[in-house]
Amino acid sequence: MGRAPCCDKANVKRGPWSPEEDAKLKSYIEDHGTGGNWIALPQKIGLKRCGKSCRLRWLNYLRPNIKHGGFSEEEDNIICSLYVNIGSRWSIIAAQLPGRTDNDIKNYWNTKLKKKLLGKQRKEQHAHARRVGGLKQEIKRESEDLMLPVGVISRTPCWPHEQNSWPIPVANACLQYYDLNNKTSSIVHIPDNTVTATMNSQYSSFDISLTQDQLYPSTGNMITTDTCHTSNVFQGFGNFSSDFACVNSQQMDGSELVFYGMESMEIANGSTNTNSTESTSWGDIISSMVYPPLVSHYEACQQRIMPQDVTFEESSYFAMRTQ
DNA sequence: AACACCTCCAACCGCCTTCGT
DNA sequence: AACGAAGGCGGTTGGAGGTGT
Repeated sequence: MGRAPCCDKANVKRGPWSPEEDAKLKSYIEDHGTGGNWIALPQKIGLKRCGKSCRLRWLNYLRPNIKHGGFSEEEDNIICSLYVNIGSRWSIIAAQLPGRTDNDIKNYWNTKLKKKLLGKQRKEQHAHARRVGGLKQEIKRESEDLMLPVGVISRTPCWPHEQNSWPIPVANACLQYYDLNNKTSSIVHIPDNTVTATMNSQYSSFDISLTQDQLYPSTGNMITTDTCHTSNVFQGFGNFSSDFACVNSQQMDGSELVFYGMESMEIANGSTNTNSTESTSWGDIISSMVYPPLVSHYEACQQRIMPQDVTFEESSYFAMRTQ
């Protein structure tokens, strides 16, 4: 049994709002405010509507300074970046875009932006596949002898992929801490190749192990021991090579810790600054974030965590949100 | 012209959280 | 502390309008 309905459904009007209803609601709220009680509001105005319906109509359509449609490129980027980082928390995303409602952004994402992004992503993936070719096989062969760095504290014994895993140094790694209450974030850059991703060929997954120093820097950063993840191991999906990887981790206090990084090409060709690490500015990193790596072994992922009806294309977004 | 299919978005639903008593 | 009411939120739906055949 669910909870009782908030109003008598037999006696309330449903469906699209008429201009008369809009005018009544708008004029009343502009004159008297909501009175802090949406449920009682329709009775006061003489509307045969559910209080929740009035609230929604006001918030999404009638209140002043609402913008509809015509999302700019900048707004697209903000939405994409936030979606990659915090998922479908539309109210938080909407709070970053003045005049936009969570409903509008949600609809825009579901109908247009997601498709636009997937189109771009496929293009990038195609170009990348041509560029890199068989490099990944070479990386795997040459890196099998590498040791995990000293200071790795623990591993999360989640997935049985020890049989098919190998460690890869990570470049351009950084941790971003989101304080969702204060809407602030801070970034800590981690020196190249001091962190290693343990790749799993079978499931296209990876673990990132971090030392205490990396996770809790003594630089006056916002990350503190009581807000951080209990484990020092982050886990994610995707082909790391040359793409950008990102792993979210929900914290105990509701804030989030996000790891970003690229696979370093150092082990493949012996130099320290090559094609995979050429983008080093945070602006580049942020723009990379909106093109998350595709999950190449979809079936394996689906078996473990995917909803049964998710499509191959959607799986990349799902993977980004999995922690 | 008629029909099928697709896209978009306003509105609804129900769960979870917050607030007041 | 416990409870119920209301608010807030994200997922989903239904229908209007557009497009293709």
